[in-house]
Amino acid sequence: MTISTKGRYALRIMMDLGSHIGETIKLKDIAARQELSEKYMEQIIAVLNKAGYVRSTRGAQGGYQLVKNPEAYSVGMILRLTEGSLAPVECLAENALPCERHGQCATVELYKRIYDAVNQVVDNMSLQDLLDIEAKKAASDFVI
Amino acid sequence: MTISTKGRYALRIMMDLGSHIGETIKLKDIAARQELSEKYMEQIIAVLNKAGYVRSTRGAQGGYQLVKNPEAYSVGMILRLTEGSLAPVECLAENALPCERHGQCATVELYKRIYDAVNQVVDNMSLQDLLDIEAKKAASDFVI
DNA sequence: TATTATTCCTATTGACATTGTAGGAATTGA
DNA sequence: TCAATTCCTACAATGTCAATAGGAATAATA
Repeated sequence: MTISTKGRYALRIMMDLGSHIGETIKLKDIAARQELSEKYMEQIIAVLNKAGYVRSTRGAQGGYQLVKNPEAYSVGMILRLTEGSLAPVECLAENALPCERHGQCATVELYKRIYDAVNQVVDNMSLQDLLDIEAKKAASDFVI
Repeated sequence: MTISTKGRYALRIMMDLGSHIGETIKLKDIAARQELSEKYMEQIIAVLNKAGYVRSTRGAQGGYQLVKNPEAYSVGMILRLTEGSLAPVECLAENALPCERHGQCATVELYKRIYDAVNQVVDNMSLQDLLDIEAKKAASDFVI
Protein backbone atom coordinates (compact mmCIF):
# COMPACT_ATOMS: atom_id res chain seq x y z
CA MET A 1 0.00 0.00 0.00
CA THR A 2 2.85 2.42 -0.57
CA ILE A 3 3.20 5.28 -2.99
CA SER A 4 6.39 4.88 -4.99
CA THR A 5 9.12 7.46 -5.40
CA LYS A 6 7.81 8.21 -8.86
CA GLY A 7 4.60 9.70 -7.56
CA ARG A 8 6.23 11.29 -4.55
CA TYR A 9 8.96 12.93 -6.59
CA ALA A 10 6.39 14.10 -9.12
CA LEU A 11 4.61 15.95 -6.34
CA ARG A 12 7.84 17.58 -5.23
CA ILE A 13 8.72 18.58 -8.76
CA MET A 14 5.31 20.13 -9.25
CA MET A 15 5.58 21.91 -5.91
CA ASP A 16 8.98 23.26 -6.83
CA LEU A 17 7.64 24.64 -10.08
CA GLY A 18 4.57 25.92 -8.27
CA SER A 19 6.69 27.97 -5.94
CA HIS A 20 8.45 29.62 -8.88
CA ILE A 21 5.54 30.76 -10.99
CA GLY A 22 6.55 32.84 -13.98
CA GLU A 23 10.10 31.52 -14.03
CA THR A 24 11.62 28.86 -16.22
CA ILE A 25 13.28 26.36 -13.94
CA LYS A 26 16.13 24.04 -14.86
CA LEU A 27 15.90 20.46 -13.76
CA LYS A 28 19.34 20.83 -12.29
CA ASP A 29 18.04 23.43 -9.85
CA ILE A 30 15.09 21.32 -8.84
CA ALA A 31 17.41 18.38 -8.32
CA ALA A 32 19.66 20.48 -6.12
CA ARG A 33 16.84 21.93 -4.03
CA GLN A 34 14.99 18.65 -3.65
CA GLU A 35 18.12 16.54 -3.37
CA LEU A 36 16.96 14.10 -6.00
CA SER A 37 18.75 12.42 -8.89
CA GLU A 38 18.56 14.70 -11.90
CA LYS A 39 18.62 11.81 -14.34
CA TYR A 40 15.79 10.03 -12.61
CA MET A 41 13.74 13.22 -12.45
CA GLU A 42 14.15 13.59 -16.20
CA GLN A 43 12.05 10.50 -16.68
CA ILE A 44 9.40 11.63 -14.26
CA ILE A 45 9.06 15.13 -15.62
CA ALA A 46 8.83 13.67 -19.12
CA VAL A 47 5.53 12.12 -18.05
CA LEU A 48 4.30 15.41 -16.63
CA ASN A 49 5.36 17.10 -19.84
CA LYS A 50 3.62 14.67 -22.17
CA ALA A 51 0.45 15.01 -20.16
CA GLY A 52 0.61 18.77 -20.57
CA TYR A 53 0.98 19.48 -16.86
CA VAL A 54 4.26 21.32 -17.42
CA ARG A 55 5.71 23.12 -20.40
CA SER A 56 9.36 22.69 -21.37
CA THR A 57 11.77 25.03 -23.10
CA ARG A 58 14.71 23.32 -24.74
CA GLY A 59 18.25 24.52 -25.22
CA ALA A 60 20.37 26.85 -23.17
CA GLN A 61 18.41 28.89 -20.62
CA GLY A 62 15.68 26.32 -21.02
CA GLY A 63 13.73 24.58 -18.32
CA TYR A 64 10.21 23.91 -17.14
CA GLN A 65 7.20 25.77 -15.85
CA LEU A 66 3.68 24.89 -14.81
CA VAL A 67 1.04 25.29 -17.50
CA LYS A 68 -1.73 26.24 -15.05
CA ASN A 69 -1.99 27.67 -11.56
CA PRO A 70 -1.30 25.39 -8.61
CA GLU A 71 -5.02 25.45 -7.76
CA ALA A 72 -5.72 23.70 -11.03
CA TYR A 73 -3.82 20.51 -10.18
CA SER A 74 -5.22 18.07 -7.75
CA VAL A 75 -2.88 15.72 -5.99
CA GLY A 76 -4.96 12.92 -7.46
CA MET A 77 -4.25 14.02 -11.02
CA ILE A 78 -0.53 14.01 -10.40
CA LEU A 79 -0.42 10.73 -8.56
CA ARG A 80 -2.65 8.91 -11.01
CA LEU A 81 -0.58 10.13 -13.90
CA THR A 82 2.73 9.02 -12.46
CA GLU A 83 1.72 6.06 -10.31
CA GLY A 84 -1.01 4.65 -12.44
CA SER A 85 -4.31 3.72 -10.84
CA LEU A 86 -4.61 4.19 -7.09
CA ALA A 87 -6.94 1.21 -6.83
CA PRO A 88 -5.95 -1.25 -4.09
CA VAL A 89 -6.68 -4.22 -6.36
CA GLU A 90 -6.29 -4.55 -10.09
CA CYS A 91 -9.88 -5.51 -10.75
CA LEU A 92 -11.01 -2.05 -9.62
CA ALA A 93 -8.58 -0.12 -11.78
CA GLU A 94 -9.86 1.87 -14.69
CA ASN A 95 -10.04 -0.25 -17.85
CA ALA A 96 -9.68 -3.45 -15.87
CA LEU A 97 -11.42 -6.61 -16.93
CA PRO A 98 -14.04 -7.49 -14.33
CA CYS A 99 -12.94 -10.45 -12.26
CA GLU A 100 -14.98 -13.58 -12.81
CA ARG A 101 -15.46 -13.94 -9.08
CA HIS A 102 -16.93 -10.46 -8.91
CA GLY A 103 -20.46 -11.65 -8.31
CA GLN A 104 -19.50 -13.68 -5.24
CA CYS A 105 -16.50 -11.71 -4.06
CA ALA A 106 -17.18 -10.01 -0.75
CA THR A 107 -13.75 -8.51 -0.34
CA VAL A 108 -14.13 -6.35 -3.42
CA GLU A 109 -16.64 -4.32 -1.45
CA LEU A 110 -13.94 -3.63 1.10
CA TYR A 111 -11.50 -2.66 -1.62
CA LYS A 112 -14.05 -0.29 -3.13
CA ARG A 113 -14.38 1.49 0.18
CA ILE A 114 -10.62 1.83 0.53
CA TYR A 115 -10.40 3.11 -3.01
CA ASP A 116 -13.16 5.64 -2.43
CA ALA A 117 -11.51 6.86 0.75
CA VAL A 118 -8.18 7.38 -0.98
CA ASN A 119 -9.77 9.15 -3.93
CA GLN A 120 -11.67 11.39 -1.57
CA VAL A 121 -8.43 12.60 -0.05
CA VAL A 122 -6.33 13.02 -3.17
CA ASP A 123 -9.07 14.65 -5.24
CA ASN A 124 -9.75 17.21 -2.56
CA MET A 125 -6.22 18.42 -2.12
CA SER A 126 -4.60 20.68 -4.69
CA LEU A 127 -1.02 21.54 -5.41
CA GLN A 128 -1.79 24.94 -3.91
CA ASP A 129 -2.91 23.27 -0.70
CA LEU A 130 0.46 21.55 -0.50
CA LEU A 131 2.23 24.85 -1.07
CA ASP A 132 0.17 26.46 1.68
CA ILE A 133 1.12 23.71 4.07
CA GLU A 134 4.75 24.13 3.16
CA ALA A 135 4.60 27.86 3.75
CA LYS A 136 2.96 27.34 7.08
CA LYS A 137 5.57 24.84 8.16
CA ALA A 138 8.38 27.14 7.05
CA ALA A 139 6.89 30.05 8.98
CA SER A 140 6.51 28.24 12.26
CA ASP A 141 9.57 27.34 14.24
CA PHE A 142 9.09 23.70 13.80
CA VAL A 143 10.74 21.53 16.42
CA ILE A 144 11.31 17.87 15.93
CA MET B 1 -1.00 1.45 -3.76
CA THR B 2 -2.08 -2.15 -4.11
CA ILE B 3 -2.78 -4.77 -1.49
CA SER B 4 -0.72 -7.86 -2.23
CA THR B 5 -1.99 -11.39 -2.54
CA LYS B 6 -0.67 -12.10 0.92
CA GLY B 7 -3.18 -9.80 2.57
CA ARG B 8 -5.97 -10.65 0.17
CA TYR B 9 -5.52 -14.38 0.60
CA ALA B 10 -5.32 -13.97 4.36
CA LEU B 11 -8.76 -12.35 4.28
CA ARG B 12 -10.13 -15.22 2.22
CA ILE B 13 -8.60 -17.81 4.52
CA MET B 14 -10.08 -16.09 7.55
CA MET B 15 -13.46 -15.85 5.83
CA ASP B 16 -13.35 -19.52 4.95
CA LEU B 17 -12.65 -20.45 8.55
CA GLY B 18 -15.26 -17.95 9.67
CA SER B 19 -17.93 -19.67 7.65
CA HIS B 20 -17.09 -23.01 9.26
CA ILE B 21 -17.19 -22.13 12.92
CA GLY B 22 -16.79 -25.14 15.21
CA GLU B 23 -15.15 -27.28 12.55
CA THR B 24 -11.48 -28.05 12.05
CA ILE B 25 -10.67 -27.20 8.46
CA LYS B 26 -7.83 -28.65 6.43
CA LEU B 27 -5.77 -26.29 4.34
CA LYS B 28 -6.39 -28.58 1.41
CA ASP B 29 -10.10 -27.86 1.60
CA ILE B 30 -9.58 -24.12 1.83
CA ALA B 31 -7.25 -24.28 -1.13
CA ALA B 32 -9.84 -26.17 -3.15
CA ARG B 33 -12.72 -23.86 -2.26
CA GLN B 34 -10.74 -20.67 -2.73
CA GLU B 35 -8.75 -21.96 -5.70
CA LEU B 36 -5.45 -20.92 -4.18
CA SER B 37 -2.09 -22.66 -3.98
CA GLU B 38 -2.01 -24.82 -0.87
CA LYS B 39 1.74 -24.43 -0.44
CA TYR B 40 1.56 -20.67 -0.63
CA MET B 41 -1.34 -20.58 1.81
CA GLU B 42 0.75 -22.57 4.26
CA GLN B 43 3.05 -19.60 4.62
CA ILE B 44 0.23 -17.15 5.05
CA ILE B 45 -1.69 -19.15 7.60
CA ALA B 46 1.55 -19.66 9.54
CA VAL B 47 1.53 -15.91 10.17
CA LEU B 48 -2.08 -15.99 11.29
CA ASN B 49 -1.25 -18.93 13.51
CA LYS B 50 1.77 -17.33 15.18
CA ALA B 51 -0.28 -14.22 15.86
CA GLY B 52 -2.90 -16.35 17.56
CA TYR B 53 -5.65 -15.50 15.10
CA VAL B 54 -6.17 -19.15 14.26
CA ARG B 55 -5.51 -22.36 16.13
CA SER B 56 -3.96 -25.35 14.42
CA THR B 57 -4.27 -29.06 15.09
CA ARG B 58 -1.46 -31.16 13.73
CA GLY B 59 -1.48 -34.67 12.39
CA ALA B 60 -4.17 -36.64 10.61
CA GLN B 61 -7.63 -35.09 10.93
CA GLY B 62 -5.90 -31.88 11.83
CA GLY B 63 -6.54 -28.45 10.45
CA TYR B 64 -7.35 -24.93 11.52
CA GLN B 65 -10.07 -22.96 13.21
CA LEU B 66 -10.63 -19.38 14.28
CA VAL B 67 -9.75 -18.62 17.88
CA LYS B 68 -12.45 -15.95 18.26
CA ASN B 69 -15.73 -15.03 16.63
CA PRO B 70 -15.64 -13.28 13.27
CA GLU B 71 -16.83 -10.07 14.94
CA ALA B 72 -13.60 -9.99 16.89
CA TYR B 73 -11.33 -9.59 13.88
CA SER B 74 -11.17 -6.32 12.07
CA VAL B 75 -10.03 -6.30 8.49
CA GLY B 76 -7.32 -3.91 9.60
CA MET B 77 -5.88 -6.43 12.06
CA ILE B 78 -5.63 -9.07 9.38
CA LEU B 79 -4.19 -6.81 6.72
CA ARG B 80 -1.65 -5.18 9.01
CA LEU B 81 -0.50 -8.56 10.22
CA THR B 82 0.04 -10.02 6.78
CA GLU B 83 0.86 -6.94 4.71
CA GLY B 84 2.81 -4.99 7.24
CA SER B 85 1.98 -1.37 7.79
CA LEU B 86 -0.70 0.16 5.61
CA ALA B 87 1.08 3.51 5.63
CA PRO B 88 1.50 5.01 2.15
CA VAL B 89 5.06 6.08 2.95
CA GLU B 90 7.63 4.42 5.12
CA CYS B 91 8.20 7.40 7.39
CA LEU B 92 4.64 7.08 8.69
CA ALA B 93 4.85 3.39 9.46
CA GLU B 94 4.85 2.24 13.05
CA ASN B 95 8.39 2.09 14.45
CA ALA B 96 9.75 4.17 11.59
CA LEU B 97 12.54 6.60 12.09
CA PRO B 98 11.21 10.11 11.57
CA CYS B 99 12.45 11.54 8.28
CA GLU B 100 14.88 14.41 8.67
CA ARG B 101 12.81 16.48 6.27
CA HIS B 102 9.77 16.00 8.45
CA GLY B 103 9.72 19.55 9.69
CA GLN B 104 9.60 21.05 6.22
CA CYS B 105 7.86 18.26 4.36
CA ALA B 106 4.41 19.29 3.19
CA THR B 107 3.56 16.07 1.42
CA VAL B 108 3.71 14.09 4.62
CA GLU B 109 0.51 15.86 5.63
CA LEU B 110 -1.12 14.46 2.51
CA TYR B 111 0.18 11.00 3.28
CA LYS B 112 -1.16 11.23 6.81
CA ARG B 113 -4.62 11.97 5.46
CA ILE B 114 -4.47 9.04 3.08
CA TYR B 115 -3.28 6.81 5.89
CA ASP B 116 -6.05 7.98 8.20
CA ALA B 117 -8.66 7.41 5.52
CA VAL B 118 -7.47 3.87 4.89
CA ASN B 119 -7.32 3.06 8.59
CA GLN B 120 -10.80 4.42 9.05
CA VAL B 121 -12.13 1.92 6.53
CA VAL B 122 -10.22 -1.17 7.56
CA ASP B 123 -10.69 -0.66 11.29
CA ASN B 124 -14.42 -0.29 10.91
CA MET B 125 -15.04 -3.45 8.98
CA SER B 126 -14.94 -6.85 10.66
CA LEU B 127 -14.57 -10.34 9.33
CA GLN B 128 -18.25 -10.78 10.17
CA ASP B 129 -19.10 -7.81 7.96
CA LEU B 130 -17.34 -9.52 5.09
CA LEU B 131 -19.23 -12.72 5.74
CA ASP B 132 -22.49 -10.80 5.77
CA ILE B 133 -21.67 -9.23 2.44
CA GLU B 134 -20.83 -12.63 1.05
CA ALA B 135 -24.10 -14.09 2.25
CA LYS B 136 -26.02 -11.23 0.74
CA LYS B 137 -24.30 -11.62 -2.60
CA ALA B 138 -24.92 -15.35 -2.60
CA ALA B 139 -28.61 -14.85 -1.82
CA SER B 140 -29.28 -12.40 -4.60
CA ASP B 141 -29.31 -13.58 -8.18
CA PHE B 142 -26.30 -11.64 -9.12
CA VAL B 143 -25.97 -10.86 -12.81
CA ILE B 144 -22.71 -9.79 -14.34
C1' DT C 1 3.25 -50.67 15.57
C1' DA C 2 2.90 -49.12 10.79
C1' DT C 3 0.59 -46.18 7.84
C1' DT C 4 -1.41 -42.18 6.47
C1' DA C 5 -2.74 -37.50 6.80
C1' DT C 6 -1.80 -33.38 8.17
C1' DT C 7 0.82 -29.18 9.86
C1' DC C 8 5.48 -27.10 10.24
C1' DC C 9 9.88 -25.30 8.59
C1' DT C 10 13.24 -23.54 5.43
C1' DA C 11 15.36 -22.94 1.07
C1' DT C 12 15.03 -21.78 -3.67
C1' DT C 13 13.29 -19.75 -7.90
C1' DG C 14 11.33 -17.01 -11.75
C1' DA C 15 9.23 -13.01 -12.99
C1' DC C 16 8.61 -8.44 -12.47
C1' DA C 17 8.85 -3.71 -10.57
C1' DT C 18 11.49 -0.16 -8.58
C1' DT C 19 15.00 3.04 -8.69
C1' DG C 20 17.99 4.51 -10.60
C1' DT C 21 22.71 5.17 -14.18
C1' DA C 22 24.65 6.08 -18.60
C1' DG C 23 25.42 7.99 -22.97
C1' DG C 24 24.46 10.54 -26.52
C1' DA C 25 21.09 13.14 -29.84
C1' DA C 26 18.46 17.30 -30.54
C1' DT C 27 17.64 22.00 -29.65
C1' DT C 28 18.50 26.72 -28.54
C1' DG C 29 20.62 31.08 -26.60
C1' DA C 30 24.66 33.77 -26.42
C1' DT D 1 30.53 27.95 -32.80
C1' DC D 2 30.03 26.68 -28.11
C1' DA D 3 27.76 25.73 -24.04
C1' DA D 4 23.67 24.57 -21.72
C1' DT D 5 19.76 22.43 -21.60
C1' DT D 6 15.92 19.01 -22.71
C1' DC D 7 14.91 14.57 -24.98
C1' DC D 8 15.33 9.66 -25.85
C1' DT D 9 16.57 4.97 -25.14
C1' DA D 10 19.02 1.31 -23.23
C1' DC D 11 20.83 -0.94 -19.37
C1' DA D 12 21.61 -2.52 -14.53
C1' DA D 13 21.34 -3.42 -9.66
C1' DT D 14 18.41 -4.54 -6.23
C1' DG D 15 14.47 -6.00 -4.06
C1' DT D 16 9.78 -7.86 -3.71
C1' DC D 17 6.13 -10.89 -4.97
C1' DA D 18 4.23 -15.13 -5.57
C1' DA D 19 4.88 -18.98 -5.51
C1' DT D 20 7.30 -24.11 -5.70
C1' DA D 21 9.80 -27.82 -3.49
C1' DG D 22 11.15 -31.11 -0.23
C1' DG D 23 11.21 -33.03 3.80
C1' DA D 24 10.64 -33.06 9.22
C1' DA D 25 7.40 -33.34 12.96
C1' DT D 26 3.13 -34.76 14.77
C1' DA D 27 -1.03 -37.27 15.54
C1' DA D 28 -5.04 -40.31 14.39
C1' DT D 29 -6.25 -44.77 13.14
C1' DA D 30 -6.17 -49.36 11.34
